[in-house]
Amino acid sequence: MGDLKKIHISLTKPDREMLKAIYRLSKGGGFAHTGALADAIGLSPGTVTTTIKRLAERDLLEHQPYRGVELTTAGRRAAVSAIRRHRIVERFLSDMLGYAWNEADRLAGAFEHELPQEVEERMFVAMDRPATCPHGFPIPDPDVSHIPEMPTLYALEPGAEAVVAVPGSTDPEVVKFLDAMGLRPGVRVLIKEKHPFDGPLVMRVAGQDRTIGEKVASQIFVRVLSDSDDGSNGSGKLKEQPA
Amino acid sequence: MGDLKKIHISLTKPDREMLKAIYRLSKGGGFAHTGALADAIGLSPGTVTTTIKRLAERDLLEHQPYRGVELTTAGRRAAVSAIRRHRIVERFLSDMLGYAWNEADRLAGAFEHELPQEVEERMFVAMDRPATCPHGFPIPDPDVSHIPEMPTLYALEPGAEAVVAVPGSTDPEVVKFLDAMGLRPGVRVLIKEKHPFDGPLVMRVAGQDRTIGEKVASQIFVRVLSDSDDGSNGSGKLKEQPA
DNA sequence: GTTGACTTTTTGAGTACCCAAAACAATAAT
DNA sequence: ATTATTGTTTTGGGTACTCAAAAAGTCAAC
Repeated sequence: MGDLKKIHISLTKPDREMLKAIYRLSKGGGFAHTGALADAIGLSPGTVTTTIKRLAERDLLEHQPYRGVELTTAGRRAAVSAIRRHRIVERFLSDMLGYAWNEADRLAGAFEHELPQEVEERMFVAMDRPATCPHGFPIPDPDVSHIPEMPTLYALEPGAEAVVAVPGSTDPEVVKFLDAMGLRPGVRVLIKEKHPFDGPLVMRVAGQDRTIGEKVASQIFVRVLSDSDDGSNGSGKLKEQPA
Repeated sequence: MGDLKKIHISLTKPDREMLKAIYRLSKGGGFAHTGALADAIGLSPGTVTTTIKRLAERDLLEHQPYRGVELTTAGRRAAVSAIRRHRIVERFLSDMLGYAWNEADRLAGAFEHELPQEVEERMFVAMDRPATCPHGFPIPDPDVSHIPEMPTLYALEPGAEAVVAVPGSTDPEVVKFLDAMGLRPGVRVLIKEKHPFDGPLVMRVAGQDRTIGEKVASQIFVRVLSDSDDGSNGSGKLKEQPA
């Protein structure tokens, strides 16, 4: 409703990181707690508290002392815009400079904050408006306050088809394992069986049957394919979908 | 060519800007003065003094109170490396994102400071190691402490051939005029006559004879061409020159 | 319901950064 | 040579950012 005027808020690096972390930790709804934020960003709890208070004064979040924080709509919009920028920069590093998808995450964090929003937008169009970051997560539209949730691989039922996305924070050992299985960002999978009681999952990846356990399958996010979808979003580009 | 271990000094944004400004203001040799630095960077004189003292403690420059500052070799190397980064980022904005050469300067300054040196290097190779920035000034090698001087257009004698370079700080009106004359960065000129007593300069630009006054000609820098040179450095790319 | 464990906030301390204005040094003018 | 001008440095004041450690609050266990 009241986006009276879209005054583009200027945020500092710690502010942005904070908003992103809060968004991540509270996307299920509910509060993000100081301690969790502290080790998500790598700051001391005291620093988190003061940063939070600064942001609360700008109405980007609500702080219930000793209880936690919750983003306001403006805060959520700012967080999503920070995430958008991060993912665009990741794509740039991967598409235009040839970095591997797991390196892009690290490097993007280093300079995304100072990047003029204007340049971010040009990067985006220069890459033909990619739909996802190199990890396979969607690049949200500007000025939205929500990014669609993605289920994990293990949440799928047999018969479902999906495109995989692997978080940047994934343990390198796990990444190596996934790579050997062909489970890279953007790859298309078809679920064949799921054994009961948290049992393993059988699926078809790149023409081969693969079995993975619940532990790993729950760490992989997916975009479920509708019938008309061809899965090209993950690694390629996509401008608009036919109605 | 050993990119072995360069103890890369970590400099903050104001520090880098300061070093760049000092280099610029003292490249003829001699001192840079506080006041000149203050309005070159847009800081108050007091701030300049404190910044200078911080840099002096790191042995990047020598400060003679009330007299001025002079870069040490380490300081000059740091300054050149900052300039190198600036010019690479400018080229990136111009070549890969399509910004005009006079816009690139402004935007580069905004985010060059946080750019990991690693990414800077990749940009450089991704653009096939360009020889100059979009303004026509050379991109120096890493770890050198000096950038070759360029004469101004007005310093040339009849018969000389050169490639033009236009500073980013040039007055927009002048830029418009130069553009109408075809005097863009990278363009090749041949000097035909120079009238005495600071009189006008006649030259051949893109197949046409042009005459400009001393005032303007003294603001344009040039790279003088040797006989074998073809002048393609300015707007195009160049890896290495045949011996 | 008091105790103890845990978390969060506050406090104290330090750096980097900035400015305006007072104090100071060097130079130019009389 | 004293004064005035100019330029530089210092001082005092402010914000943002960080931490470690002290104080305060919450909650669960006894």
